[in-house]
Amino acid sequence: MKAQQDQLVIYNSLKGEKEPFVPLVEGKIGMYVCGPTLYSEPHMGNMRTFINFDLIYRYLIHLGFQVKYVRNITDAGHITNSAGQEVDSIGAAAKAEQLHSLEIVYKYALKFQELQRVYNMLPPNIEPTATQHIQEQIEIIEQIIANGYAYQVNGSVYFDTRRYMQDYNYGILSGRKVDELENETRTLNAQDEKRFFADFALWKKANPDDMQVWRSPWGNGNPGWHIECTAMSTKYLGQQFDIHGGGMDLKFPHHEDEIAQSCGSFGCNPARYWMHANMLNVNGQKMSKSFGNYFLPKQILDGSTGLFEKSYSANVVRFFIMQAHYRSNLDFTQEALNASEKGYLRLMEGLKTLDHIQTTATTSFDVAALISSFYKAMNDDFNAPILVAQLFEAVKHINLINDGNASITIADKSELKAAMEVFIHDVLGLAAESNATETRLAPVMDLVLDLRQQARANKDWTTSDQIRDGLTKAGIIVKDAKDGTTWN
RNA sequence: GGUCUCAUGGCCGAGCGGUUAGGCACCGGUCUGCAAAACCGUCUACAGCAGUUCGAAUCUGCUUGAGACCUCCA
Repeated sequence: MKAQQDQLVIYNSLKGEKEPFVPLVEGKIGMYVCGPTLYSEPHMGNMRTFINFDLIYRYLIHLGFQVKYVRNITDAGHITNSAGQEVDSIGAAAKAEQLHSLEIVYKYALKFQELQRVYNMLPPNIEPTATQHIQEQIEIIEQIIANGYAYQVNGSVYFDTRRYMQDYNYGILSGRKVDELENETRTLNAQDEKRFFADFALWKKANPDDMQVWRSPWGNGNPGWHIECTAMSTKYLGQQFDIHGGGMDLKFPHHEDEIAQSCGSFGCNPARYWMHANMLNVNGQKMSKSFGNYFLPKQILDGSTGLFEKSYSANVVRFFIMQAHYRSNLDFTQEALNASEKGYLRLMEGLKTLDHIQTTATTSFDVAALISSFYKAMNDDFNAPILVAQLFEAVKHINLINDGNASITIADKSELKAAMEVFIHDVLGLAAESNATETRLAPVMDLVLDLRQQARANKDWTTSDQIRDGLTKAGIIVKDAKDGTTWN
């Protein structure tokens, strides 16, 4: 697998181009991905990012890397709203639901865990929370102050962007120029404590009505939004690690500020490769809480989104996501979902058919080249859509063999089967769907279809069609094939 | 307003200078008692205008349109 490792190319947002992936320590990877803020249930757009990084994680593991995957849970922190005020979104949700902040976080953490299970996502190795790392955050803030890149005002601490810019490039990730930003930024709030508009809070003095407050050298307060990621990534992956990921919308200011904090405290950019997953769109616009055009991952499973006529399984949704590259926008539409549902079923059927096909002395197509195309696709910045296309290429060959129009040797068959299973199940994370009802129904259906087969043998079409129509009404579709009858 | 990204066949979506992406739909066929399903085949697009090149969806410029970020968001 070493050879395949060496060919991996990743698009690095930091440079705006693809580059060969070389880990800091051979064979090992440290990866940090910004997780959800648990003040509400993650919506489908949030899930797309996590599913994409799950794909990346899975492929890195498959390549044989020893990956340490850290994804945080934000359960504290003050962010800046449009009015320039620091706001505690979790606290606000707690008040609205008349619960304690920790109840809110726990409630949604459980839901998030359930979603990860349903969408077949591998759990990260560590899932740290901000509230459990207050001390680490304080220590980094102290370091930044000691290095001269932060100042305290009235119980709060702010990052000194102007001072930082004398030594480092603020905007290295997002490409923003601070002097340009200044012109377009709304006028500073009169009572703002910041010295400069681009400064951001590292620590924020407590408000009288805050539910959660922590002690610090600067008095009681809350950590700023960005500092938790710096603290936790440093603690578990070190001052510099391989991959830092997150949604495109976190690029600025969140990730830019993380870089500033790391440089300001340790003197280096925390990650060598920055990866950003693109947004999920609904009707051409980013799915977003503030736009209100979002639906929940569970709604698509039970058909209650209000946008689509029917429900879709988690595997179908996952497959749908895999058919678009992680750096592209993806439009959620009914037609596209239906297409994915059929495609997913076709792929899974193909894999099943592979088990039954007859082998011969020769193979009529290049199996090794096909398998190598799977790797080639994923090695090119995790191009899952190409991988899927190549898997369909394999399905086509399988069906041709099944119809007697192509051939495969026993050795090639077992190689192809192994490769397809690895890429479909382990890399793409698609599971074969089976449900308990089907298992219970199977003996009954065998009996019914047996009776129908007898009627058909006797050319008793009335009875055989009566059975078929009756089953159709019950939602069971009978499929007659030359080698027997199946149903679903 | 600033910065950036993108515009691909009916729909979703790859593509990074020369070859069929792929899936779905449509249409044709095979199979079938009929039907459905399944399978096979077909459909050959690249916003517009100009340029670079032997050759451009792919590079450059302009035009038009869309989106993201600049404020919380994955």
